[in-house]
Amino acid sequence: MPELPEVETVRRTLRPVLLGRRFEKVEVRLPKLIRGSPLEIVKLNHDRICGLERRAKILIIRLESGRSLLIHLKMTGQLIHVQRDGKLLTGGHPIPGGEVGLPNRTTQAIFHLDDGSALFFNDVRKFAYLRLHHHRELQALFTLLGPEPLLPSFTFAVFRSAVARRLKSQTKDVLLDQSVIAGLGNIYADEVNFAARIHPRRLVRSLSEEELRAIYGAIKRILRFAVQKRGTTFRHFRDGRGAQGGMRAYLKVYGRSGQPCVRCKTLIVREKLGSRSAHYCPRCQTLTKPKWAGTLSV
DNA sequence: AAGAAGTCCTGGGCGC
DNA sequence: TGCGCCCAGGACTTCT
Repeated sequence: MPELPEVETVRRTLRPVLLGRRFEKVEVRLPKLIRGSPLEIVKLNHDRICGLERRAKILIIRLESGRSLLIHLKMTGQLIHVQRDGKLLTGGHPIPGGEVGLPNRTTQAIFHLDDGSALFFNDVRKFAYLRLHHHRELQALFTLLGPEPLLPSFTFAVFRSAVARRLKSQTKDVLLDQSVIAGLGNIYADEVNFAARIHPRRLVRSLSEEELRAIYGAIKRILRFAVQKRGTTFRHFRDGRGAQGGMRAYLKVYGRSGQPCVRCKTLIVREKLGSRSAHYCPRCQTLTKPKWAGTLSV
């Protein structure tokens, strides 16, 4: 489940090894992973990589020709760089969980680069995709996405007007809606609600100004911290060097059902909410609006 | 028109 | 040990 921190971690680990490299040959083992016109991907050959960017959970490999390769890892996608000698870029030190044995049966595409190294695209569940676009198309494409929560432009006013479109929805649904805020997934949405002490089923219109500010602050704080910890690995997530993330040990609710809340020792609950599971503390995440609070005025 | 539900996909965990 | 069932979830599509 690569969310914003995981995709950002992949970007940061791949950037130094991919910048300036040319694609020599692209092997596609699972044709359906190429969205749009599959034959287009051949055009990658001999194109030089001039940038690695990210928008929401989408990784963008910018090419000198004016095209961009968009990659969405969805749930189990991995993008791992392997050196010419077949070794991971470990800097001489073993990486925990870095033994990936590439290529393996989950390898759906291999990008051979001009220095003899290769970029392996793995995906167990086959939901991830690649798509080739022209740079100029991206802006229009990304207008469907909400604000980037780690940019300075993501102010409280921006957040407030974004959620105001969804007053009748449950808080967690809104946090997961990529057109409201771009980059949160199930793990960090649960963590944000816990930090802000908001029950995942609380309706947006019942949130007080203070509660909304608490959610806003938690989004920025938690995502920044998760990027610093190089993302969360439950099973599949690996960074661009094949290493696991270090954020799991810091999660307070996700994956902790049946364990005591770090604040009040009440057991963390896992509950079906729509088609997702929500993890929360039934005691310190309030389902009803505190008496002292007003409603969100917009 | 917003919101809910169905869809894709496979490994792993569970009960029996 | 083995079989079958169910679950995990991002984002798109389809339905109400």
